[in-house]
Order: sequence, then C-alpha cells, then structure tokens
Amino acid sequence: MPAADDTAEQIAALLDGIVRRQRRGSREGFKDSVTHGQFRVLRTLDHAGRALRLSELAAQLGIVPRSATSVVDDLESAGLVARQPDPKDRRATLVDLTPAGRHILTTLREKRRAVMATQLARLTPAEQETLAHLLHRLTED
Amino acid sequence: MPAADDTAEQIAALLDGIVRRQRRGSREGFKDSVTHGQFRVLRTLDHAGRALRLSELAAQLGIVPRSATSVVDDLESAGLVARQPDPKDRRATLVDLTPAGRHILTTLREKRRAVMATQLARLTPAEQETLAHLLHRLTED
DNA sequence: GAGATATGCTGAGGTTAACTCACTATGAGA
DNA sequence: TCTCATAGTGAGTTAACCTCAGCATATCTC
Repeated sequence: MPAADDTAEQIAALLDGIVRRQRRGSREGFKDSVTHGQFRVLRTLDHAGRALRLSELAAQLGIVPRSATSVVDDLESAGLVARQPDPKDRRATLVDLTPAGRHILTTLREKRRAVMATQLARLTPAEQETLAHLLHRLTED
Repeated sequence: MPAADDTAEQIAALLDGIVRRQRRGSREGFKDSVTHGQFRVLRTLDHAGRALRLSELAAQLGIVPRSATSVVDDLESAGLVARQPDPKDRRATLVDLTPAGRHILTTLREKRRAVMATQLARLTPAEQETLAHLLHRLTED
C-alpha cells in the first residue's frame, strides 16, 4: 500500500466532505431564490458572456442536454434567463441571462463567497492562494 | 472586491467541479455494486472500527437519522451491514459491517483511488501532499 | 432535389440522496 | 407515576441527475 495511493483516497474523501458542507451552507443561503443547479447555470452563462445553445450549456455544466432543459425551464419561469431561437439553426435555442438573472447572480455569489470564506478562514491567505493554484492545476486540460 | 474574496469564490467553484467529475467517475466504477451514499456508510463504519448507533452514524455522515435508516436498509438487504439491538438501550440499534461489507469496501476503495489518481496525476507527489495537507487543515475542528 | 442520416430539443418516467413531519417504543427526571 | 426527551422508522416530498423515445430541422449522398 504505497503512500501516494493513500493520498489519493484521502484527498477524495476530504474533497467530498468539504463540498458536502459547502453545499449545505449554500442551500441555507440560497433559500427562497434558486437551487444550486440553477446557480450553476447562471454562473456558466455569466462566465460565457454571451447566449449559449442549450446543448452547449449542458456540455459546460457536464450534464446531458435533457437535464439542462429542465433547469432552464425553471429559470425561465422565474424570469432569470430567456430562451430565443437561434437564427442560424431553427432546431436550436439560445439561452441567456436576463437583467434580473444577472442581478441575482451577484447576490448569490456574495452569499456563496461568505460561506466559503468561513471555511477558508482556517488557512492563511498564502495557503489559500496555494490551494486555489493546485485546484486549478487539477482541472485544467 | 479584494483578491482574497475572489479566491474564495474561485475555490468554491473549482472544488465543485472536481468533486462532480470524481463522483461521475466513481459512479461508473461502482456500477452494479453500491451507490456513493452506501459507500460512504461502509467507509464510515470501517473508519469507526466498531458498531455505531444509527444516529451516531447519521451524525458522522452529516445527514439526518431518517436518511441513514434508508441507506442502512438497503445495505442490510445486500448483506453488507448488520443491525443488532443495543444492549444498553432498547430504543437504539447498532450498525456494523459484515465480512462481505468489509470485503467489498476494499474493492471499492481501490476503484475510487484509481479514479482520483487519474485526476491527481497532473500534480507532482509533493504537490499532492501539499493539497492533502491543506484540505485536511480545512476540515479539522 | 429526394431520401437517408444526424443533430437539437423535449415529453415521459426512473434513480439517488437528501429532506420534513408525525408516530411508536423506550429511557430518564420531577 | 407522570411527564418529557431520545432512537428509530413510515409516509411523503424535493433536487439533480439519468435514459429512452419522438419530433423538427439540418446535412449529406446519390
């Protein structure tokens, strides 16, 4: 049982626990506005900076298109995103943030940041930087 | 908007993405054996090294007791854990791993480790150590 | 330019992992 | 003893996914 292997198992369990807590915290904070899944859509659209095809959105979220349809349905009912037909392909629909969606996203980000910051307070700013750097390295292509 | 705050938001998003992928990978690997939630129960019992009360188990998992009941139900049907009455309190039930549960846990850990190791391969062993250390610091009391 | 094939979205329905609320059985304190 | 707290569970709900099937539109092949 090599040490490196133990590290992998350990990291997996630690990540799992942290995200679990963080998710729980967000749920409290997001109450009565949007769900975590909806938040992810808003964030993704904002990050893209333009309207995305539903399938494109799904790909970026790492979910199947059918699942994206449902989340977008709910966000659209809430007036936070808008669908419009893609002029280049009549099969496709473009999804974009509404001003209301953009507005709420700012608030939610702040709440989420607060939750995360509470946990992160255990690390020094330098350690936080290191962590961010390592996590980033883990996700980049 | 101070840099430290940005870091918090960033870390939250990165963690989320990593765990999402990792979870997806595990799902593939665990197929036809146990779910992620069930795995967590097995791991927790093994970690405790003794039979746990259902409520104690729930607490360690960070879920409400009622939720633990259901997961334990399924694991018990599968013969991976066993319930037995707590001799000290007839209201309580103790849950423990069966030999079969202990056995499958080893296999699952290995699969999970493999999934995580693939992602971790982007970091040097030293970086992995650092990451494990930082994550550990984040979770400890 | 017509027919086969691929693509984009959505209806229907299922699973996992949680939740709350209300109930029963048992234990513990006044 | 009578009250109140605690341990577990039945019933029912929610979020966030999934697959499979189907329709409309686009594209490719002949």
